Amino acid sequence: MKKYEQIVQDIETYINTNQLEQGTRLLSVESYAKQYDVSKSTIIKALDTLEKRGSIFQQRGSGVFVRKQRRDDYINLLTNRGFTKELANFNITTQLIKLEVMTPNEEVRHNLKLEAHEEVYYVERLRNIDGNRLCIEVSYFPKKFVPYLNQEIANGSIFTYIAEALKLNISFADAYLHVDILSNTDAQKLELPEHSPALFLDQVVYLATGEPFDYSKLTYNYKYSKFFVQSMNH
Amino acid sequence: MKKYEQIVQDIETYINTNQLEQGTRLLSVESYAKQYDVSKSTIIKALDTLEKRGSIFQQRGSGVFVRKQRRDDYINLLTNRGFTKELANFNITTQLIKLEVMTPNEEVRHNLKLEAHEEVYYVERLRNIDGNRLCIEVSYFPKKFVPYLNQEIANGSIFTYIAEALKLNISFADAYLHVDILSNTDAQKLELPEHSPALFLDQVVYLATGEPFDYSKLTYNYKYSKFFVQSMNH
DNA sequence: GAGTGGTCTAGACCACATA
DNA sequence: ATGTGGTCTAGACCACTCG
Repeated sequence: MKKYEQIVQDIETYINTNQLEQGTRLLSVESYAKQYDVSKSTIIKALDTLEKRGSIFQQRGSGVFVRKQRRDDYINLLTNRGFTKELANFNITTQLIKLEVMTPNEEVRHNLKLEAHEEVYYVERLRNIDGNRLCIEVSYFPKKFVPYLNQEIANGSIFTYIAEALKLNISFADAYLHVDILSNTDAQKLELPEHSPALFLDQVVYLATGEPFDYSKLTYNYKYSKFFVQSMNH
Repeated sequence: MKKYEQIVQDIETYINTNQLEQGTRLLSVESYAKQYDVSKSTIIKALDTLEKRGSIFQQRGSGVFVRKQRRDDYINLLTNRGFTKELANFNITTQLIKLEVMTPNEEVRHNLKLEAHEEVYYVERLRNIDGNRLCIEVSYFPKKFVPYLNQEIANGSIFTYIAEALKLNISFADAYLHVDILSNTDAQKLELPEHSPALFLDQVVYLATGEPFDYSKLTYNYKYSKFFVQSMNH
């Protein structure tokens, strides 16, 4: 493990175990450098990482301070990559509805940058949160990246499988959101009245090479579709 | 202007004016260092900044590549700080509905960390996009940070006023989203049928000191509430 | 193996906040 | 005036990709 990663982890643990309030001042850059016997730049790298994650904020001339997200039943849009990790503190269950190899339509091809003949795995799943319908998830994985997928894998975390078994390097994602009325079939699947609203999230996930390897369309039950995003001004 | 900021700007301009495709390879770190006659670290700092903004991605051992957002009628949730800058390419107009000094309720006090007696400016505005109702915006600014506000300012960009005239240092923001059905009065304001869905965005914006200075509640017309978020895995 | 990005150093100097 | 974070350097060495 890299030095700065260890420091990031230590500080994060320190904040959590001591349940520090937003605005609590941490040690100075120099103090941390001495404490860990590393150069100032390494501390700065660690602090920048924590700032990117929304764990702290830094104020020039003044110090390093704790930043806290306060509504914790909200899904973090920035770290949301599947549910297995993100909503670990909730009871999320998965129901596999369909798993097959198919030739995708134009929309999917465009988002995954596929040629007309290329095949994909189609996965349709239902996510439940504490026994209630959370969302419908429809995913497409090009066969050229994910040559094999079975029911057992699809019942668990496909992302973990892709990262660990296939050793693919997941790098970045684009997420698009909009709101609309549910179709009747989707309302039924989510156990909601007809014409209920829903949040639609389209997501394209890319490998380190820049190639898209997952296009997913999620339809959220509006009752549980609570998201948050933390941003910095610089 | 700092060296790395200049480089960020140059590269961003280069990508835009040449309309480079996603995946286009840029120069190597070393080449840029030579070209600008700066150290490698300065280039890395510039590239990290671009990566944070979602303009590029870097692959160790391979190079630096262009990253592009492809659906451009979507509002970037990460840079969204008011509309004046964000949706510059659309025709956004503002209608001031109400502007007054008041003592806020518990919800607002909590989000702005105010004592019971502290007063705020209450601003209610309607945003239109190309002549159509985009959203209702209700904002609260503590008087201790924003001692004066008038109709003229509220008709323009309050954020620009706060940053430039009051010289307050806007630093970071937390945004919370959820979906629900519009109230009848809100549906009327947005010129939508009763029981239309809507996206609700609550936003707390903080100064560099970590003090919250704005709590805003936005109610989006679902027809125009399209958002996107770009994220990195590290 | 050559070339690429990433980590890390030790230190100079700058910009800013606070008292 | 002091202490804080931020910029920048020159260079060593590491980790990864790809031909």
